[in-house]
Amino acid sequence: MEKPKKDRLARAGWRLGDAADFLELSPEEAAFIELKLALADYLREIRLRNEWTQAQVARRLGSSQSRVAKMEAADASVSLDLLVRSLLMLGASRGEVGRVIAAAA
Amino acid sequence: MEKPKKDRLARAGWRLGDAADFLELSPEEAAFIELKLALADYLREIRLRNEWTQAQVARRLGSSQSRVAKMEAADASVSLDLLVRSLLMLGASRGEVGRVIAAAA
DNA sequence: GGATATCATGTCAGATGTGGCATAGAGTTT
DNA sequence: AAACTCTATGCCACATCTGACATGATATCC
Repeated sequence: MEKPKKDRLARAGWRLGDAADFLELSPEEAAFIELKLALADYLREIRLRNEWTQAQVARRLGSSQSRVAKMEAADASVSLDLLVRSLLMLGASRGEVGRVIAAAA
Repeated sequence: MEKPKKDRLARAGWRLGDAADFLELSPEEAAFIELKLALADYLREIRLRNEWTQAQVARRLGSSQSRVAKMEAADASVSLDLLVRSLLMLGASRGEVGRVIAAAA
């Protein structure tokens, strides 16, 4: 895994496996996390495209600004459920979500 | 929503919203649940294709037979996280998962 | 029709996720 | 440089998820 992505994950609170060494990630764990990163990026993209603040998005989702920040950061405390439900609530289609997930890294 | 799908959801423990009337599902909620149903079906498909029992799959995933059954039934107690992680662990690629999610209902 | 194998469903203690609050950082405006 | 706006991070009470166990349901074989 490249350095910038590693740093981003470390910042987001991922202490993978628990060996704390990203290189020991199984391919499945890596794919899962990258998939979440892609969705997090897409969430931010939608927000910026619509010129919304995190607080505005939070109100739409019935959540808080801090959680939206964590979603965009792909924080370890954010589930795939929350990410996907949020994207759908912000207007993304099921097809769009699928394509983001399928997209090659 | 068609009757058979309704029944399947009712069986799986979904008491949507809480009005207990599926017709009151928001489009986003509906899309989210159908997305989970599609992944659940795909999980079963992979299992049968490989001629595995639920118990064997459970061992591969480090889980239990009952949870695998609930996954395939898209039980309300099963998260999207668990479904996607399980699919990846059973050999599905990120692209495959994305395509299943994107697939039209 | 008992034994065996597989899948389904209920329950629950412990693990993980969530909204919300407080506050810090970073950029703008006046 | 104070006030303001937006985003990031730490924390926690409460909610939801999860593996495991027990048991029920159904099918097949002998």
